Amino acid sequence: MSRSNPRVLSTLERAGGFASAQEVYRLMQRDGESIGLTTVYRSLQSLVNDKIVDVLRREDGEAIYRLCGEAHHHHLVCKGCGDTVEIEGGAIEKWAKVMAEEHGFREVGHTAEIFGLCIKC
Amino acid sequence: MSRSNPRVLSTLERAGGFASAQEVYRLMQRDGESIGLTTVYRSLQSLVNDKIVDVLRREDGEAIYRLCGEAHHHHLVCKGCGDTVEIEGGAIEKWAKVMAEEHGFREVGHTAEIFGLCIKC
DNA sequence: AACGGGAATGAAAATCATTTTCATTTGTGA
DNA sequence: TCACAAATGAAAATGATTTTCATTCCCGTT
Repeated sequence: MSRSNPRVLSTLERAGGFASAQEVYRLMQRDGESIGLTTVYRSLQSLVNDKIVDVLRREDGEAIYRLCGEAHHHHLVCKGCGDTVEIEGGAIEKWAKVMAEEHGFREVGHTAEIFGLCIKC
Repeated sequence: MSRSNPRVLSTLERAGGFASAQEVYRLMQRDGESIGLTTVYRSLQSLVNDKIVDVLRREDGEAIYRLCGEAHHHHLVCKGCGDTVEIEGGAIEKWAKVMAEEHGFREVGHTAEIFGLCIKC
């Protein structure tokens, strides 16, 4: 098994600690870095194995990779223009924790998004 | 837009109210029902539009369809066995409302899922 | 009963993310 | 320098899902 290419990790960091494999690849291309898509996938998997990043899923099923320990936040997305606001989710963290404990779940993560129409739309 | 084929819904029910499109298709084949994969996908999508089933994602990204009650609720899903518990989310409702108001959003909805490993896994 | 049009169907092709294969390149220790 | 393991990436394979498009089915109207 291969080790992670360090440029992949630093690109993921630059992306705000949150991106899909395809996006990391495109970002690196845009910056003129020479790397293959395969290597991006392999590096991200390796980072997941090493618990340096973790994986979530977009609604369309695409895997998104996120730096662990990164302050995790949630999104408020406008259905009209797509504008996104990062919001704080302390209430959610607590809720997830309580619910998980209540049902004996371990190693829990969660997703939470709010969507609606922003002022402009 | 097409309406759902009723046999798809009853198959999903028989499957324990929880299955992927491919699984529903295989189940119907096994029972000697003549149906195309395309129709299974279309029917499931239509059921989702009608809020009769909702969609989650397996860890590998495959979409799983699941019958849901009318009451708005959230899910606690086991990453290991797929077991799902419906949980109450009063805290989330309030959080979503507050956050939306704070940023001037209208007509807000939200999604929230918790995932982890259940006691058995 | 025959007709016509819209909805439903499904086979096959297209898409897209992800994985696998495999030949080549690179790095490192002997 | 030599040899060998690890890393790389292009191309092919995979698998779920969507799209295309021609055909079939349904239903109300002549």
